[in-house]
Amino acid sequence: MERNQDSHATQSRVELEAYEAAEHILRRAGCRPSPQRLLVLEALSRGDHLSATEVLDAVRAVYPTAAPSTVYRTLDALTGAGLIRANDLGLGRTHYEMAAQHLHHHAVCVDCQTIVHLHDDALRALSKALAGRDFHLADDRELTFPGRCGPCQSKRPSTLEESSHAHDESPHTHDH
Amino acid sequence: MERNQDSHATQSRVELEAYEAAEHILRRAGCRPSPQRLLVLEALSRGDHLSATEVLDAVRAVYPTAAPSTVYRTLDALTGAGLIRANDLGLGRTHYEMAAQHLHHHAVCVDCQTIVHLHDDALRALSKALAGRDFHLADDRELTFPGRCGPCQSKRPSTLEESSHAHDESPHTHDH
DNA sequence: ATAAGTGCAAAACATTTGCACTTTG
DNA sequence: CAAAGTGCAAATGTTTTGCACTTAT
Repeated sequence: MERNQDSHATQSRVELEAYEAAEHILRRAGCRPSPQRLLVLEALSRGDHLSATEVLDAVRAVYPTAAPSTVYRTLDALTGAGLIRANDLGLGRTHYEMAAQHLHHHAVCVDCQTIVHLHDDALRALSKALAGRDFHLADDRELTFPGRCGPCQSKRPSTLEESSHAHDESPHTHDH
Repeated sequence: MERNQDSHATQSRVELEAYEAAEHILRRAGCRPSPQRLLVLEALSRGDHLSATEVLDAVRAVYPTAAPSTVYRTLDALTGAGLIRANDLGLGRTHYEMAAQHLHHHAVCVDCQTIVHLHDDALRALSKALAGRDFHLADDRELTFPGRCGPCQSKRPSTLEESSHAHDESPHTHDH
């Protein structure tokens, strides 16, 4: 499996560099830079918080015989190596992203699954309160807060039960 | 959350009352009070944040032919009716508890799954910050914060990777 | 009777595992 | 070659669903 779908010199060079960087990164992490692993890394550096299935699809777009188990094992290895970060967004599957991406938290709308990113200091107080109780909030994990985005909050029928859940597979993302 | 563990007239009366209360509660919620549902309710009023499987086991202790689907459907119905609360503790399955139990949050140790309860106001600031971004933190959901409990934090080998995860099925609970 | 609720078996998921085969150092 | 990584298929665990049967109202 090669990189660099030719196109233009500049892009190739950039991609080549990225490729070599990824290779070094993998080696440093004690992993062999297999085509599959490179592709996993590439998929993750493109998208934000992808599920294992989404990563697999991305990998298969280039390397159709890739197996789920390989992707899961790779995802585990890379997480263990601290190269990527695993997030529980409360959506029933794990989402991954490059660890290089600055750590942020997520507010997830329980109605439409919209994700609001928070690079926030509002957790400072919470973190301190927890420390006072001898519990140490993970500083290497992203947190997820369930709630409702503006639109869904408005749509809410005062005191009615939750009726129509959206079952979005790839939730939208609002950055703030 | 005690129930009055001695087995005399008092208990029967209490249980009878509880039973009738549960029946009324179910009816009011638009559910027929079947034996299974009563048992689900009973299991939940005993234990705290039980998984569906744990509820099923409790129900089966009395009513051995109860089916998983019935428990799941009941759990859904009761959640919809606002009678119980569904929590995602980040442990791969949903945990349920009586909605009457005062809402609290959870700090879950990512190493040993110990759960620390938080009936805390430390979220106030966070909630406000989110509202400022047109996201409304759910006031009817319990939050889960990953981190490390005191002991596990101490045990932590400075900068080593995560090695031995505990795979506890029924995590211990520390109340604070 | 009619709608709600149930049991059972099968399906749907995300994820993990066993094992033989292939690649890489 | 030995170790690491892979594919495939089967297994796991949780939860959902289809469907025929039962039970309350």
